[in-house]
Amino acid sequence: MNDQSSKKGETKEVIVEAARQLFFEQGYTATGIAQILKRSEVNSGSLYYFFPTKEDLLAAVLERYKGMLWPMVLEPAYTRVTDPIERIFAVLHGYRMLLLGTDFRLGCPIGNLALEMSNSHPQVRNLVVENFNGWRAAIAQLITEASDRLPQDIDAESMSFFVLATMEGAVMLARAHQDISPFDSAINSLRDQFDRLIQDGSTWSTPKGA
Amino acid sequence: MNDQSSKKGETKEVIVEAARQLFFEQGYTATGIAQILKRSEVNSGSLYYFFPTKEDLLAAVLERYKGMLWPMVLEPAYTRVTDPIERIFAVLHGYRMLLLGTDFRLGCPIGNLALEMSNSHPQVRNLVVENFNGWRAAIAQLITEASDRLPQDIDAESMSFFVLATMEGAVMLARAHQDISPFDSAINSLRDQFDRLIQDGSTWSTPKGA
DNA sequence: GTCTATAACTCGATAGAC
DNA sequence: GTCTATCGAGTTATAGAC
Repeated sequence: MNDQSSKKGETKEVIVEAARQLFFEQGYTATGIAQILKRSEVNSGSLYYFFPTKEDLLAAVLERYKGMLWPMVLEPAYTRVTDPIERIFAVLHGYRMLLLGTDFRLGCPIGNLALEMSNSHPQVRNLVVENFNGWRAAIAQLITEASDRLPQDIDAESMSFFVLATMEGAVMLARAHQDISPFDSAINSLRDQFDRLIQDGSTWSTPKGA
Repeated sequence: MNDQSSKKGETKEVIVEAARQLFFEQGYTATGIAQILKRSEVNSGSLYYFFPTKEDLLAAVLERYKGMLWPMVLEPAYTRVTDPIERIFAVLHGYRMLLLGTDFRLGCPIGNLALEMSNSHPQVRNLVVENFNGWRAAIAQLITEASDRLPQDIDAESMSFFVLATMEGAVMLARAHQDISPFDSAINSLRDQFDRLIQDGSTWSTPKGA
């Protein structure tokens, strides 16, 4: 129970949070250590005590994102609605709100890093994949929960890739256009897809005309 | 018809092409002017004679991409197949080949820049949108050509956003995973969507059982 | 664990001769 | 239009006292 040194033991977390915000807003390469020091109000010596390299700091940020999936992405959506299909679109609605609430400056932090870092940094790429997998696992679970309404040959894993891909692309287009309508077009088409799957799936489980 | 100075008048193009490649491989921020000079075998003075700032060079790269849409993306796909729906998926197949052929290092250059630059650089963002619009216009045209097989309420413009979003997300996921299966999952789901639309659309134009 | 000072280097961009 | 030399600021990271 030693108290380490001066304040609380929160310095490390303060650094990670400042870095997370700046990487989100500007990207990894475009963010300098000096900026992170300024926003976290920490000195260079402390930062490098915890994170020997900038890439180690990015790894910590991506670990933090894994812990944010439930409280920041899933839980708010699951609270609003209970139907599994509706929960999928409630999750997507969260990104819509983020785009609108930040004037299209913030979209999906993992998607940003995925495209920026996929080539060069293997460890980072791995953490990006872990974040994607966590997100997809939740979507796949919801699809499985709704499987009695869907055609039998629907694969939840494959479908979760489709939902994630469409979301990431939709966020990208809305940010580029600085307009929500590309996002809405893509997500409405995805909704249409689910509607048609449910129609087809229901022909053998709960026929509409029977 | 004056010959300007030394070699041919190709210096400017050589610079743009070197910059295009490096921005594609590494991103804009991560690419230094020195690297561009090295790959193009041009000296600093020449580069800054044509492009006063790095951002001006990026703008020229994005203009070049507009000119590459037909010869590099559309024409190869249109040559292989003639059916409009098949042409859409032939275009998408081109990205699949690029991913596999570069071991997932290269995906969509416009998508990369869209996420990296959308916040900070307005002129660049505009050129990104123009590139997206050119791509979507081609897809929307193909959807219109196939409209006799699709439900009447299908909007080609909206659908083109959906196709582009899914493609961009699919490329992102394949690059992050360094595996083509996320791409295939997403594109196969998109194909499934078109199949279902054609089934529904054909019930009023060319009924299967009639 | 935190502080200040700074090393070692790269960045985008410029100057001025040719 | 192209050349070389370089500026000034910014970069990641380190050293050593406390």
